[in-house]
Amino acid sequence: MPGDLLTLTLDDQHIFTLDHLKAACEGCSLAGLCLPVGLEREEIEQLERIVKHSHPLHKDDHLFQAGDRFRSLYAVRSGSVKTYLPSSDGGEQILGFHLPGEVVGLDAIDSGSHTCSARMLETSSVCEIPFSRLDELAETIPSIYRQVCRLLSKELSQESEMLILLGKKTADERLATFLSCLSRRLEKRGFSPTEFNLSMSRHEIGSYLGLAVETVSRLFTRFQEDGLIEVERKHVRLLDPQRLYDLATPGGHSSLKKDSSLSGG
Amino acid sequence: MPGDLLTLTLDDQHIFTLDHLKAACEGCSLAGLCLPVGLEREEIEQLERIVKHSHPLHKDDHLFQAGDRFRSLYAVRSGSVKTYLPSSDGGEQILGFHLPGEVVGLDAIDSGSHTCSARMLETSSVCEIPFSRLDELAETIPSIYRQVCRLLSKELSQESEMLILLGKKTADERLATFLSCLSRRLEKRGFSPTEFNLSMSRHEIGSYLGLAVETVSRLFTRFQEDGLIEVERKHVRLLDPQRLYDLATPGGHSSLKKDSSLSGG
DNA sequence: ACAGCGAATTGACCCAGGTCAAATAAATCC
DNA sequence: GGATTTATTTGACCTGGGTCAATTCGCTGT
Repeated sequence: MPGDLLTLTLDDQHIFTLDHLKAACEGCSLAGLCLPVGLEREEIEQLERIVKHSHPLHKDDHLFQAGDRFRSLYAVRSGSVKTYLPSSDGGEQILGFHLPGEVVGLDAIDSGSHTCSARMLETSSVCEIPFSRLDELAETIPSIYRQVCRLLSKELSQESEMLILLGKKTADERLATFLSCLSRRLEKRGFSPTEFNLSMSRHEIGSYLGLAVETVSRLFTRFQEDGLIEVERKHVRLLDPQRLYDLATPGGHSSLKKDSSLSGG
Repeated sequence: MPGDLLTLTLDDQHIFTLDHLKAACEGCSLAGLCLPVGLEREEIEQLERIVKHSHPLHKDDHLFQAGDRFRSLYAVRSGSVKTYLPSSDGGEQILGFHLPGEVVGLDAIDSGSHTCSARMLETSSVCEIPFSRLDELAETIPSIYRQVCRLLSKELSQESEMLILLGKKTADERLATFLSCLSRRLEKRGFSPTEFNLSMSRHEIGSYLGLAVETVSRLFTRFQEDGLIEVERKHVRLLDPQRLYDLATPGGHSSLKKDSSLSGG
């Protein structure tokens, strides 16, 4: 099996195989993270009737581009996707990296056309959810829109964390935050939280974190020297997740009790 | 009339008076920016039946605090509101400034509790929209949730702009962006786009833009020296909105030529 | 009016991280 | 395989803007 197609390393097993690609929402291991959250069994069946399961897309394939008319939401099923804003000089500002179970395209609901571009970071499979169909479905299942709101709301709170990162954090804190968050997100999806492959380039990490490529590279080296991580090319192993987390949250978030299932890993 | 209560300068007239504070959504001049967008006349009437019009709140009054249980959305009717994330050291990261017609609290829909705090920047009036009532209303008016999605989606795209600002832009570009955007937003609400009062402190502007207070202060001074703006304390007049806009969008959108020398005056 | 205090401005200094440049290391193409 | 291109690393240097400190401005309350 071409294990390198899946850049994300699995815990001793491969969850996603071609057999599973056709699986319906109901049996999807990601349902708990995706649109079906909170829907009844029968409602999920209705939902999956409108979802298109496209064949795998390849690295650099576009899901949509900024300015495209808004037709569908897309749920990442396997692999990973980046969203970015292209700039006139050919550069791009990375907005986010999206893992299995996450829905992209939500930003286009308001204006009716995509405000950012989305493309594959690696060979991935994606479920397409035609929005007009979803809108129709919402007539009979009001929970649909409620769930879309949830997804949007969650994304909004996450963006706030990014504003803190970009507004206040130092370079070290930014990379530590990035690795720590990625670890947590991978764990939620059944991947190893301490060992994984980065599907994005150093340049893309830099753009996402508001840092120069060189800084990102230097930090990886320094983190390794400090015994925080072990890194070789795309492969990363977190040697001291707790210290990484502490480094990511200077001062810590006061009295805010967040569900920190992070340390229990 | 205590004109100084309304920090935002009006075009030769005062739109918001006490009489209007009780006015219903339908007659509200902000309906076009607020939740009622896209609703039928009768639907708006139903909506306004659940909206609570509280008496004016004062500077520094809290609308909600991070961690509070999510009960309501709030629509700014007059004045202005800041949202921010408090940090353990007593400091705060400003997330946004909210003008009349804008809805705050949307970030709490997912988790059920507020992820940020919101307080008045000046004496303001705010419409409270109990979310459970809104949820009930959505059973009969599906468009409600559709509109909430729109608001969320719009906010999400706007956040993307902030990511660019914080990730890529220089200090000058940030302040120029801030002033330019504020101008556009005020204009949409019927205020003068070239002359207004800032209801937030330099410190808050700095936090929002990821800059130190001192830098913000120096930039105001320099912008004034360069003939871009006229500023005295909280009062600002944009002398060259176009140049300010150009400065805000470096590289601009493709075919925009820009060689307006800032220093050549 | 005046004292007291926080907000804003201004100056002096410094450093985190950007930029430039060069050396490797991988990936891609004949 | 070997050549070309592209990504990453590493070093040397420099600057934008942060930090610290001192003033001044403009509120507030008495």
